[in-house]
Amino acid sequence: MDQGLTIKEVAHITGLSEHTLRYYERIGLLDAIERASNGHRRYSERDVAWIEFLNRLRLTGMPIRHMQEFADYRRQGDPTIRQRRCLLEAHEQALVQQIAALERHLTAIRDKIQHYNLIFVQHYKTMEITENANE
Amino acid sequence: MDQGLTIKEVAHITGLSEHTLRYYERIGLLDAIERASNGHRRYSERDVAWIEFLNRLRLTGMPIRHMQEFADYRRQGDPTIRQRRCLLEAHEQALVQQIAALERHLTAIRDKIQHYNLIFVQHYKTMEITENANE
DNA sequence: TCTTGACTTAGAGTACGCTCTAAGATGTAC
DNA sequence: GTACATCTTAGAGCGTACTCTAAGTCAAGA
Repeated sequence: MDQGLTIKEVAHITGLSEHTLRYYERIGLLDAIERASNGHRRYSERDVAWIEFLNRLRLTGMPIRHMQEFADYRRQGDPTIRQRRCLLEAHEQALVQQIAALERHLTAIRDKIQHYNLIFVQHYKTMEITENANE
Repeated sequence: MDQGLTIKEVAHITGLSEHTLRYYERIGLLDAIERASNGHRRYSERDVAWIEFLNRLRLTGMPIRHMQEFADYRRQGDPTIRQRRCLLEAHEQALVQQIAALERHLTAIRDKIQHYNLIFVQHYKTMEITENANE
């Protein structure tokens, strides 16, 4: 009917729930989505690409209010490309920091696992000795 | 007074708020902290090391309920080392996945920035042409 | 003695990002 | 025509992790 993707299809493609897609539209992350003659939403490929980009920003920890700011600039078109690039570069830097921090934590967690391995081996040896003593 | 670190000191060292330190104790992430004669908390070095470890788990996305499970095992002592190692190994794997996902997103975001750079250059060229035409 | 400040408690409140509900409209299958 | 699915809306509710409040205790300093 009419053309474009249904909310169900877009939910499936993007991994967001239908609830979330409506919510994102309501809070201005998405421009008003086109409607079929019965009032149902019909998403374009461009909408889907934008939703996937938004999702990327969310999954990398950008708060909704920053995404709203970004979406506002996007609505204003070409003259705001500089601002959008600037926001995105700041987010890129934050992401680089975030990954670096996670890698430090990963190293520390691996050290802890290694520590447990050592304790476990010691524990095992102690049990062997105990078993031998019991013979 | 007495010995050990005050809650203020530990908040400063760990970067958690005093509220959060009390909260973590209340929900069983921390064993009952020792008290000075006036009832004020006095944290040991061991407490601080454990708090820093908990913080690492939080900062890498572990939900509180998993941390509680981990803390419960810890309270039970040596016999649960195997379980703790197992939990930690699962978290290590999750973290590796998480970092990999973030790196994919980072690449995509950089592509988008590059895309903006191209548009910007085109925009600039167009303006030059317009200026020349105006001469 | 009075004030100040650091702490204590139980429990209420908040921010965030969804997630769900209820009531209603529309289109398809039998 | 009637059952059913799929969608619509406004607005309420929820889970997580804090974060704050109010009332009170205690000890040191002027």
